[in-house]
Amino acid sequence: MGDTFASGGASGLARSKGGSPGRAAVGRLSGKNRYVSKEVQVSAPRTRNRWGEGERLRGEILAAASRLLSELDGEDGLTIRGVARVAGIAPASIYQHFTDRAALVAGLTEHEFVRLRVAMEAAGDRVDSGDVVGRVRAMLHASCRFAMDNPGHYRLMTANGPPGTAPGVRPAGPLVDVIDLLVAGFARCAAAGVALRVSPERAAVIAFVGAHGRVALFQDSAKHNDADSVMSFVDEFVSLVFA
Amino acid sequence: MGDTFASGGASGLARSKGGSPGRAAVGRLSGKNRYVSKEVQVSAPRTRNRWGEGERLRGEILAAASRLLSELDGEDGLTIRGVARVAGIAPASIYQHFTDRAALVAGLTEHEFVRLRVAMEAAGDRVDSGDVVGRVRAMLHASCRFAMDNPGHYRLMTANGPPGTAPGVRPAGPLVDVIDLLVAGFARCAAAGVALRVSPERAAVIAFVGAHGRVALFQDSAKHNDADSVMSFVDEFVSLVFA
DNA sequence: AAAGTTACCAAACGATTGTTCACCAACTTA
DNA sequence: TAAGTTGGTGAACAATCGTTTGGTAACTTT
Repeated sequence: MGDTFASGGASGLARSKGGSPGRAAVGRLSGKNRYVSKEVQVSAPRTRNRWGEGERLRGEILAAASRLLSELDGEDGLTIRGVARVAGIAPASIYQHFTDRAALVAGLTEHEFVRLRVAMEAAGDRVDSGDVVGRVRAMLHASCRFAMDNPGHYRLMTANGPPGTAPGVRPAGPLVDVIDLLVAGFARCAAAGVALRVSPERAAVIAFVGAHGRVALFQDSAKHNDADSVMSFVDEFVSLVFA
Repeated sequence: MGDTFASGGASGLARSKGGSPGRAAVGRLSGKNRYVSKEVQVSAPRTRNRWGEGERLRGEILAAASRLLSELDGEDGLTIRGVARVAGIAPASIYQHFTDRAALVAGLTEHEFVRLRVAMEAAGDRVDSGDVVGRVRAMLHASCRFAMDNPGHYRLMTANGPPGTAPGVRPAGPLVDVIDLLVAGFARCAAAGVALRVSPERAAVIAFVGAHGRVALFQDSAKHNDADSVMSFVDEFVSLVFA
């Protein structure tokens, strides 16, 4: 048999068409090459996208990759074949939308970065706009929550630093965009008369770097990593930058 | 031919015994499976260790693994076969000293953690013992330098958090040992009358987490990551915890 | 000199992976 | 109805990997 589980009936093969979603074993090489396999839910047997809607598969692939990254811990489990298995398509189909495995993870990374930004902005907006400190704290909390809820994604996003930033110019990239959110937040604090011990830019970097360090360093430490303790750590951190 | 390049003449194979160190291609799957191979210097054709000195190979294997981790960027390049190639031995020989690939990376991780601790302690001791703040700063700088000089090792050490710390008990593990070094340093500051805004324990965690975050987050960003800017960032960080 | 131990290796096994190429089915257009 | 385009497969290729098994050469003890 080939690589696909959900076929849809190519080349005259008799198949149990229709029926409930199946399960596919997604394996990870570990230990003595006896395969430790984790089962990952597979979408119901695919029905072809309609004419002109071929681009939808791109989204489905990204979603599948995202799920795979959630369910497996390491980003080395993020393989073309694994993604195809979860998406219920043939590995070859991925190449219509991503030239490479690298392109796939790049696409996924970008996708997740906008998720993070959106989450942070939304969290900030949920706070009364008069509470300038609360807003920046909420954004930081949101980023921590994102990291803790999606450790795999977060590792993928932060493991490979910003793409080769040029020598003298101001660095760009998704990470910087995220930090800029915080810079704006701290700037609002300063504008509102809240005294800072450092510039808003420094404060933003310090706060984000601290939050990242805390989350990344103790990521899979059982206790000592409950959400509350992380959040209060971050708050302590934030309080340090204020005079 | 098998897997080995430096043999030493088993099973009657005529081999150019002696001669200069060779090179082995260490490949990494990347892109379109056309193999991008990086050359890694290989130790000269091995001569068997003498009787009773079989344990020496363990050290050589760790050294080879360490070098491999330096030269390749990802820790997924740390394969049994790759290590064997660099060490100039047969892959099977590794199993005399490490039961598993997992055992290998565990051994390497531990090995590198003691290197880090030693480096931090040495850096601290190089500072006049009256300069309590300078000592803790020096230790932090040493840890940053270690991380920047050996990004691969550092990632390996920090990527997999401390081994499942029990629910209520004080967490242990190599990372905690490292932090304890800083706790002692900050405690000395407090004892010497330097005012802290937080407890020595908090200060240590804050400082280390901050340093880790800064280094890990911008690890391969070309500029903005020169040693000086990292060190001054860390100093700024440290100054925040002092009153 | 014979037996035993140590240090190490070659070759194979069974699994994985990324990627390509030829192909088919369904739908739309001419 | 015939041709063309889109959406997607299947099967293979070439490489990798971890691990096991059965050795063998060199050295040491008896």
